[in-house]
Amino acid sequence: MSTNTIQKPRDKHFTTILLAAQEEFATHGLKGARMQAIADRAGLPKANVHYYFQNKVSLYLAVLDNIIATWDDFFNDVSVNDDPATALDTFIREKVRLSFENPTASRLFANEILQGAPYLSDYMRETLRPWVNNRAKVIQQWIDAGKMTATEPVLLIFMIWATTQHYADFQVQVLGILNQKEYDASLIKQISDFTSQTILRGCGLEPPNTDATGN
Amino acid sequence: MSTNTIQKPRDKHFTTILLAAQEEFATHGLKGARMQAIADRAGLPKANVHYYFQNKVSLYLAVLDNIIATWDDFFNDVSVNDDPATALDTFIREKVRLSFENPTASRLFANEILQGAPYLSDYMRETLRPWVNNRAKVIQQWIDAGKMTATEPVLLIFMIWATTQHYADFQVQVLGILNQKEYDASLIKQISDFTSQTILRGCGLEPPNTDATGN
DNA sequence: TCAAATCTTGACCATTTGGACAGGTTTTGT
DNA sequence: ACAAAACCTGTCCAAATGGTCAAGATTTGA
Repeated sequence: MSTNTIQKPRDKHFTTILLAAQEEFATHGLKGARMQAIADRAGLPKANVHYYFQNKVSLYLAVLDNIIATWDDFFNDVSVNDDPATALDTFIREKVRLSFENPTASRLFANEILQGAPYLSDYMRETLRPWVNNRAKVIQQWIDAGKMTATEPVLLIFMIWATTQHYADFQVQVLGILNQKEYDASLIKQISDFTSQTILRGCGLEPPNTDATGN
Repeated sequence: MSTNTIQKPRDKHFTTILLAAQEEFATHGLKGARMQAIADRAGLPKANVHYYFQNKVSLYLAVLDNIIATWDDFFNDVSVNDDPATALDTFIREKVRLSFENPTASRLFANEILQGAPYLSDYMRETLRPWVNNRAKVIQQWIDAGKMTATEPVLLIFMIWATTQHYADFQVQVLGILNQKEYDASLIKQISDFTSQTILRGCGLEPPNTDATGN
């Protein structure tokens, strides 16, 4: 749908603008974002932004595409033969890590969904829904094999998404309540452990050993 | 901070505008919202909106205040003496219910937080943070009394918030993946049960009987 | 070396947007 | 009944905003 928007990144400015736009769109959404604000974030004149991206929507689509292209989910490769506890534990920790590593991407998506996902309906129908159904099947097989408590697999995936993304999307609230300036390593560790352990236990699984090395 | 914005609701239009604004702000955020769009949703001329609310920000604040005033959390009244399983179960189900009953409010808050909570920092510091810390203490007492598994109470609250709000904030995504037009009663029941059971189990609690009446 | 291709940007424009306002209508209190 | 208060809205305006453009600077390739 927007293959024309991502072309050879002629130079560094292309990427600079893409990142600046990602931040602006993440905090203000498509309508709320201002081209001038994007230009300012990028440290470039507005006209220069328009040299690389025809208009606001195409820039927005380019940012979306760029983020989606980055995603390569670990959980893709999991199959029935894998141990559910290990697989889910890794999946959750990976998602938590992503939330802290690239919160902007998470927030941008949150904004898009809040607005009714007008530019992601294709992606959701053609990519995300099949992915979820496919992964849900694997979880169901684990359940059928008696390896974990019977639950609705799709809702389990939602729960993992919700809980992990929360730390990116609601960063301000979380830090505000915890009375912290930023996420530090020990907090991230604590969140990872808590989330994995609680959800696994909730599925009737024994959480893998928390690796206590380092700290 | 905005006591001047909520005055005696002189007539029905006041409320109409407030609700229309809530929807518009919920989907587009403060910057993205258009006064004309709010007027259209309310079925009133724009000038009439400006008769009741001086400007966009004061309308936004009025909507925020209005939502906050509505909230009366069941979990407020819980104390150590209560049974944690019952209390948490009720808390979770109440939150799920709220998500389906008034998703717009949830989305509006999500938007505000995504934008860095510029108009909620006071509320968060003076109301929300104390509330969380206070409730966390109760949970901690349950843990100390050996009634539930040791976890970080604040993170547990985050998890409950995240999971329940997810169904309001990401409604489009959830319905898209489930391939449904809207939330129906049986789905809501399933979500409530799953969420409560999984989290309670995750806390080492026995979920209360799922009431199987009706269906 | 030098011309073509690519990039940069100040100045500009059309439209949208938040908001003001004056004159009219309806409601309220007595 | 009637004046004061409250309400309604068409019209207008200044500022903000997305986007254009042409002229100049820089890079590229042969």
